[in-house]
Amino acid sequence: MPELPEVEVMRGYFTEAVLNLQIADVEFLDPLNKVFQSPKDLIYKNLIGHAFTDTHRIGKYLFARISNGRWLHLHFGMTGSLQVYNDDYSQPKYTRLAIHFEDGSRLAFIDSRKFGRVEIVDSPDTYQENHKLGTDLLHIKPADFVKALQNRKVAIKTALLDQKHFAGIGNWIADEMLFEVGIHPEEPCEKLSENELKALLKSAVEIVKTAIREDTHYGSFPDDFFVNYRKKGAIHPDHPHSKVASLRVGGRGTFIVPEKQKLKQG
DNA sequence: TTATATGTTCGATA
DNA sequence: TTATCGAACATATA
Repeated sequence: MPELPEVEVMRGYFTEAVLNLQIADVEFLDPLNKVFQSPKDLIYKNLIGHAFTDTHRIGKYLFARISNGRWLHLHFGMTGSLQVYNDDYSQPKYTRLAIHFEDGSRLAFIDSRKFGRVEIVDSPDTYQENHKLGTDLLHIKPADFVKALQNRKVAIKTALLDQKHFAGIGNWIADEMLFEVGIHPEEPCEKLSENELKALLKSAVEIVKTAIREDTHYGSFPDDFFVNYRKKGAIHPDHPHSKVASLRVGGRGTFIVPEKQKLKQG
């Protein structure tokens, strides 16, 4: 479940569970090496005998500093997650990378669908630069957010999912913020006012902070969060007469409350 | 069997 | 050249 809040929660988990433990072994469990963006021996060489000394996150991208000065970069794709376990028998299904520590604990990078990525990089900064990754959503200034979106013709939702200018928004958060502000996902960016764009950022930050506070446990999200009703035909309590409708925007499944989210005229 | 899934990238097209 | 669009990636589940 990896959008910004999920990755931030995993960063905290990583930090608490394995920081400063010496790495005793590394297992690679993806025979076709789809998730390993660096050669396996390079990953192995950089991890073995070292420890993680720090963590960092930019949008949905997680970085762990290795005691040799380099960084392990983890991206979770659609289905990635982390889990600590203790022995071969309890290794989670779909573990792709397993890092064993001196105290016997192990960290699994789990990813059934294999859209996730693992690699050794020089630093979060250089990665961000080389991959044209935008500013983390929690740190972008409203003026820069507006600048990144105004005067473009693309659908607002498509632009929100683009990680190039600001990073961290994924499919459910995009739907959530567009619902809150009352904007149709297919509205061209150029038709939105500066105030509407600023409202979107404010909404996004609130959503993300709430999700992090609740450890991204959906069951404990506020009852009026749209994600609780994000399926065709559902009824949001604030809109009892407007069933949730589904559409496709930029190739992604999209849900709206038609009564609240209407395209502007002209 | 078909459709969908919380993401990113790359090639084609305008 | 820049902006946008759609397919592709690999696998599970309903």
